[in-house]
Amino acid sequence: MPELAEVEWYRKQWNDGRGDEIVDVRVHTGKYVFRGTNTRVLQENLVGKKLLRSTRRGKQMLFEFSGDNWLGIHLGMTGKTHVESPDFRPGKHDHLVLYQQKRALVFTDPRELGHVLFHHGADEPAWWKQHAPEVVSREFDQKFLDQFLDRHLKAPIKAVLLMQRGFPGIGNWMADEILWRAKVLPSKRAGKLNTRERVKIFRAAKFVVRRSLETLGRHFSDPPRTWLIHQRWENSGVCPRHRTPLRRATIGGRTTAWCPRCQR
DNA sequence: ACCCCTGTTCGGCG
DNA sequence: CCGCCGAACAGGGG
Repeated sequence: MPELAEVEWYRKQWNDGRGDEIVDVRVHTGKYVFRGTNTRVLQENLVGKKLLRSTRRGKQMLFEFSGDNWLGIHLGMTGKTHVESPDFRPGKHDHLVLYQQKRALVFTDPRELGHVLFHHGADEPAWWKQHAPEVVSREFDQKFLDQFLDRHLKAPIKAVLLMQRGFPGIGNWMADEILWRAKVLPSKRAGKLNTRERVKIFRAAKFVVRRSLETLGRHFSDPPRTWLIHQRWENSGVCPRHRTPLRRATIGGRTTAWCPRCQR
């Protein structure tokens, strides 16, 4: 389900619990979401600690606890974080529950494509350090984008936009939105893009991410009505600019929608 | 019943 | 090395 902006919204769902102690931890040990993570260590370390703060990079969330404890959550396709009452009883898909005196912080994921990571230590976890600059940051500039595209000249631009090491947090619908705004055909190879097209992709990426954070990221409210996202899942989806029927195909392994008139 | 899915990783192939 | 493909994870929704 979630891309960058939705992840940002889910990250904040646990904000009420900041400053409060974890009094109990419930874990569905052995589930796929805990692959590579020792759930017993997670449990033993988090009980008695306080949730301090959280941050997000791309689609990855990091929750920091007192005593040098770090919890990483990736929502995958169907994961979500939410808050429940302190007497919450975890259901089949509620794989991690952090109980506080006044609430329960819950991670739920029916399909289990998400990922829960844990690290104890003074230093930031290794899986957190290596990350590309956020699209909204100043470090994400035209030069960074150009250099990344230059490393994937033969790949369709749609596939390149989905690569998290170049465009952290961009997922399927945001990639389509960016290319529609930039008026670039998703199947076009990165190496075939001229300077003007690269600049338009850069600007569209900044715009789409910023506006998504202001709507979905802040209130989970809809992006502007004029965006492609409202059309791309419709069977009879049309271009918001002039109502030309959208086309669909699999590009970069993912369903892709575009306007054959705007995007060349 | 059938088909599709806002994610990521991995092995195999060309 | 590059990039693509299918599989894997295990359901849920239309």
